[in-house]
Amino acid sequence: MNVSAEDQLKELKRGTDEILNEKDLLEKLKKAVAKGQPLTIKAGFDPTAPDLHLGHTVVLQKMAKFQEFGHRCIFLIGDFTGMVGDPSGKSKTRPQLTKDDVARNAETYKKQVFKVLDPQKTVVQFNSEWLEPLNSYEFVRLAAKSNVARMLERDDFKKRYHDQQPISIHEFLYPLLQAYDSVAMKADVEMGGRDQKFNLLLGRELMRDYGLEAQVCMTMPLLEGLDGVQKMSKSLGNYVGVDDAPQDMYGKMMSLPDNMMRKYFDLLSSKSIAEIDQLFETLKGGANPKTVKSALAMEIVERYHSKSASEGALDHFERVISRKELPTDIPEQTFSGKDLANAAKPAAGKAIWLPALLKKLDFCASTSEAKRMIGQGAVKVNEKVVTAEDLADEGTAFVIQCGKRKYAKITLTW
RNA sequence: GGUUGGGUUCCCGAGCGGUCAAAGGGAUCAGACUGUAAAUCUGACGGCUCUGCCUUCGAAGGUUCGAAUCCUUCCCCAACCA
Repeated sequence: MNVSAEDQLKELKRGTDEILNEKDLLEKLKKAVAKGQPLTIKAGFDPTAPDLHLGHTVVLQKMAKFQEFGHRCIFLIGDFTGMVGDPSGKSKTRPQLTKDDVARNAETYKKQVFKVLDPQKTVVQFNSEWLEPLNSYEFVRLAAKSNVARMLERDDFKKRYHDQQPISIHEFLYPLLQAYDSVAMKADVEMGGRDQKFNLLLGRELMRDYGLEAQVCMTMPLLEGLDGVQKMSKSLGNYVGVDDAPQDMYGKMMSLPDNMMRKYFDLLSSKSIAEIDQLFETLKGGANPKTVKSALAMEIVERYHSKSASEGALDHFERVISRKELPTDIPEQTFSGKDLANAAKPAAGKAIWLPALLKKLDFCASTSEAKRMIGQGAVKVNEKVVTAEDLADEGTAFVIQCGKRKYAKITLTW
């Protein structure tokens, strides 16, 4: 802990949505530096989504920043609250998870989280540790700390109430339980996405109620997905998962709309602000935005895979997408030519029926779709577009491709 | 418990006896273009060895030459009343 409180604050502030409040944070940092005692940083995760994507890492990276400065980060897995079901940002009541679901999800979660956080410096805790032993008496006492009007201040509750959508009682309890986590952990800072603001603030209040020093709430902006419009989420399919393969990860990053580049850099890159500014400065001089975007894509792939993986992904992208050449690693498959013959209109000699092949390869969901693909010029054999459904004169080995991303090296046996 | 309105292809949503594999939009996929898997434009978008056939409009029955459309029962959802 040899960085001054002021300098820490400066770095920590970067990209944040809100800090409530900054003065308190500075005080805490100063105290930490003076006493050589790290702050306790809390971030809670519902173990409902075992697949982490870049949206989640925004908060994690900020935690990693705290770790860098020597603070103590607690990755809190809301196993107990996960069973309750967080209503944040949801217009509907969430399904409740079973204990088994939660345990299974938590494991996957941990594995992925340590790609960003330093495992040595991270404490993983489960909130069932203190929430489960709460007895009814204590529980009701906790519930008495807030009130319905306060709960209805929360945007999504307000909206649902106004729209006369049901709100279950247990959903009111959720923020309270999350707030109680902060009490139990004596958190100094709680991190979360923008949508967590209400819950974080409740923690701040509740800590005061319990006679503790109130936590600082730090929210991060929600990262829009690759469509540049909606929040990144798995269900919308606009996400980059931390477990995605290098090539996919790179390709997905490159599909990002240009106007989102700066935000992605600010929230995801570990480059300094000065470096990023410099990079964007080159654009004004007429540099190709592609190179800037590629720099970020490379950084991301390298973080979640390796340097060589990022180079491989770049190479693959340039080769296959930019120059439309064949990739270097085409999967090989062998089929019996007889199985692929056109049964209805048998052609002379060794001919196969392409729709059957495309379906067998899983390139198309049905032969109908395969026929459409051929009709649209999406299918190539040995890099030449084919328009006929029957294939006779390519011999027993050829490369087939469907669209831009599906390739196979075929060997036929007769 | 009662009343009313609903359940349509991945999603939203039109259709309300034949011309319906079902408008329109979104998502998706393909082609062109491009620095990109962006934007834009064009096209496809139930299945089937396919000028035809088969399966789909909550479920099961029924009326009819013919039903997503009408009737009956059932299941589910929403709003209102209690």
